[in-house]
Amino acid sequence: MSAIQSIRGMYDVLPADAVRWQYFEEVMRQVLRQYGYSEIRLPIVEQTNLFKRSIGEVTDIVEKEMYTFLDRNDESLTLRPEGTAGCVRAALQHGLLHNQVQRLWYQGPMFRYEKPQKGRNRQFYQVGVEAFGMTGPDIDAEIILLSARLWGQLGILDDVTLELNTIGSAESRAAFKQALVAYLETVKADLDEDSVRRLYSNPLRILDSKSAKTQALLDGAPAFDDYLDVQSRAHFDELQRRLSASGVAFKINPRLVRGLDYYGQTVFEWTTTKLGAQGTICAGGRYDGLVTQLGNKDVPAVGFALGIDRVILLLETLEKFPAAVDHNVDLYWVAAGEGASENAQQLAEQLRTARPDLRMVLHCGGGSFKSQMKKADKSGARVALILGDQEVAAQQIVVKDLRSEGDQAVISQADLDTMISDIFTG
RNA sequence: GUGGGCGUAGCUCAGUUGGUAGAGUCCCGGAUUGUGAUUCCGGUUGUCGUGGGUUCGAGCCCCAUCGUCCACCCCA
Repeated sequence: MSAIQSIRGMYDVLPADAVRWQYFEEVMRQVLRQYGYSEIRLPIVEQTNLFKRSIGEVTDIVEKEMYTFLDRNDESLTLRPEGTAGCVRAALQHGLLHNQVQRLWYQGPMFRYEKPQKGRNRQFYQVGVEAFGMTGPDIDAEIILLSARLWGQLGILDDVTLELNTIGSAESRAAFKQALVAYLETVKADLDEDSVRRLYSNPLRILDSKSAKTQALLDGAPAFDDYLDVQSRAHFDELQRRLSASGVAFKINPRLVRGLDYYGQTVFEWTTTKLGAQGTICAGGRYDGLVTQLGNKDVPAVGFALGIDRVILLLETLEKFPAAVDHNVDLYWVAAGEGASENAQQLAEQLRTARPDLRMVLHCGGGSFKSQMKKADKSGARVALILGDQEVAAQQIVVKDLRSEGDQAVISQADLDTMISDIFTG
């Protein structure tokens, strides 16, 4: 047998990619900051019952995708398959929802036992954004505007589409579900296999079936519009007005539903056609019933989850990473000869104190000037600072601009700070 | 869980009807004995995913298995 490998569907983010993740995270934090959202950090493991009660017993996630195990105390624990449940649990546990409003976000790995494919892994990463205690379409609009701003900042707004729908109150949804099932039963013979299976387990899901035949059958199905309660309709209309007023384009998709049981009223998805089968990069909606369900407290809530892996994939596909993201060294110290390395290390420490903003690498491990220069070039550094026997003896440094042709100057070591400041202004 | 494609050097890949493995890149050294891209020269790199089978002989054929990619499904 060969060396140990990572678990199927769980991948390493190598240094070349990690800088890209950092870039995304910086942009994301900046946008969340602009809207006054606070970070909350949550455990990765929770009691299994938390997910069963929130996501829904008959969903695929709970039925066959959770990493569930008994700990040494024989308690059933689960690696979180999504973040909302844990966030609500924490907010309730610490009284964050007692007579107050909360705007929260979190980030981290989620786990689902699925068969890996493009944009789908067993350990994947989400940013969750949740707003508690606000019932109106204003806050629905806010979180959608927040997400739209994030796409704008990342330069991908033109490559994503906002799909919007309302799935109404629990009562209207139940009435519609009944009518839908009644209709589909009349055409059951022509439904695809998956849709037949879902007919009684999760009939709303049939609405976004990918089978063309099923979609054709759905044209004759009852429309949810006819079952939608007045209040939800008004809420949805107001949300649309606000989005339009803010210049956010959207597409009403009456067949858009959510896979998790706790959603109601507003639902939305940001999709792209550039990622293959997993085209949803961000999705969410209103879930007013969940807090009641988990904590007997009537607190309205709305939120979304964003697939970081998928957004990174999209940014890569569209080549939207700024070039500067790919190099992380400004200065490279080259030192060969007696005492040069030690001299360089001392100078580097002084310069780090004087210029904390600069990223510099001191060559370690020896080697010829030639090989050290090669590494300086490969590092992406703009400037090489070169020390040899002569420079050490004369208390000088060779400053070489690696990004322009043959420009190099010999300066006194005492003038290093000024010289560097001239090159790296600000 | 179902279906299809692919597993050969660190990476990207060739490898003919079966005859014991190659290129590019990367890395190291030299041309240039104190200077990076480029150019030229030289060098290192492999349980051909794994285990069986067929054969005088398997990278190539057969079976199994694992991994990976894509799609279904599911979802972010």
